[in-house]
Amino acid sequence: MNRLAATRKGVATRDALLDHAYAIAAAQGLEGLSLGELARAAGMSKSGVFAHFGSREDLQLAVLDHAAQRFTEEVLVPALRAKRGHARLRAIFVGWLDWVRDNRDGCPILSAAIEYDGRPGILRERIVALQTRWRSELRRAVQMTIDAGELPPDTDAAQVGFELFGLVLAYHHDARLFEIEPAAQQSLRAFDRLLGRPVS
Amino acid sequence: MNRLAATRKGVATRDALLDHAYAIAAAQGLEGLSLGELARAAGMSKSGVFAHFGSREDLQLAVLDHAAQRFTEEVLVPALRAKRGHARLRAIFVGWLDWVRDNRDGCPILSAAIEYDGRPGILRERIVALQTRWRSELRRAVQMTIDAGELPPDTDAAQVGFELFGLVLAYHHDARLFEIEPAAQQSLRAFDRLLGRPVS
DNA sequence: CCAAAATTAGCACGATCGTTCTATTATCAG
DNA sequence: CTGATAATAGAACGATCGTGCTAATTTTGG
Repeated sequence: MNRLAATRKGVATRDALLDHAYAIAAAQGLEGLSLGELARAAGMSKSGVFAHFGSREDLQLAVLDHAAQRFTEEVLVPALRAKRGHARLRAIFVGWLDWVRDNRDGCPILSAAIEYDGRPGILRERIVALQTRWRSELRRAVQMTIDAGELPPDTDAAQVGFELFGLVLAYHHDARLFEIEPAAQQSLRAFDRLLGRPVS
Repeated sequence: MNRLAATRKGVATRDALLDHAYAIAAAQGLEGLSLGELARAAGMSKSGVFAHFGSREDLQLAVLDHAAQRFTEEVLVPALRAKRGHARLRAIFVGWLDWVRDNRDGCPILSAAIEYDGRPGILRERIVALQTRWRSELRRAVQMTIDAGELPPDTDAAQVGFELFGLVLAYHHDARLFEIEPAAQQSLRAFDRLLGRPVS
């Protein structure tokens, strides 16, 4: 059972497979990701692909982790360069919107959350863990804004995190079903109304 | 091509099939709804089920319409008994939350919106139509609240509709992945902060 | 360069998919 | 009650699914 790639080429192939798998899962969901289609996309045999992950479920888990890592690198890390408080919180929010926009075929994490929220299993547990971590990150950023005196001291950080999450979900929904521009403006407007405009 | 049920028993069977299909689609999404599983659930043959709808896609469309009708009857219609303005808007919102809560295995409409937002076709078009209609209904209710003097006259009804939608999406997400009670309280709190408490 | 190990392909399996065709049975209008 | 029609079953189709097994090929450390 060689789950882990052990050779140079093995690692490279696995990475390439994950990229293809990410694209498929973005468009069709983790449930719509099949070994056959992935093999076709990567130009190799089904069993060759299979050997890299050990099972379909392990492939789905790998894609989920891959997506989470991308998200962290593309949204959270860049925002950490902004000053703690309102500036950073807004950078996180805007980066998050950009993430949704740039993943034109869909966001595998959001799709997975809907697909597995009612199906017990390892995948659901992983998703819950990811979302818990992210919400906690969000709360931290809000709390820093409170501590910086840029939000009233009695602000409920979890409540703000909940509402911010809702704004991004609505943005995702409207941008993909209706038009992206109005959705972006409504999201930002709601953010500014909720958090107050930056103190410049 | 007998798409329409023409006999008494035909209609009854079709209705029963739709109920089963609704339950399956709620749990697994429209994409996870197969003729085989539906036939098994209904206790009849696959071809017998097939004959009732003509194709899988037509079955999915029928389930979608079925869900939309249920939603209208269970959320919108009851709320129309409340007085125009803030009372009705809040009735809509609370009824909507209850809809999410009561559909314990999931909401087929929300799942479908995520599943098909990036896949062109009749299903996507139908979903866009449904969501457009519902958002318009929402805007109407907000506008009535403005007209009743229970919201500032310069309120942007579409903006409020967008944010309300986001609150329900966040509620759906958290209630199904985390715990339902905090999610319900956060939703209601956000509603009251956004719309103001009822005037009496 | 060699041998050990990792990678990949090929093939087969049982299962399920949506769909078509042909019977058979149930329902209904007259 | 009867003849027409609708409803349903049954079997078969080609495809695709995830997974196992075996064999060939590549890569790698020594």
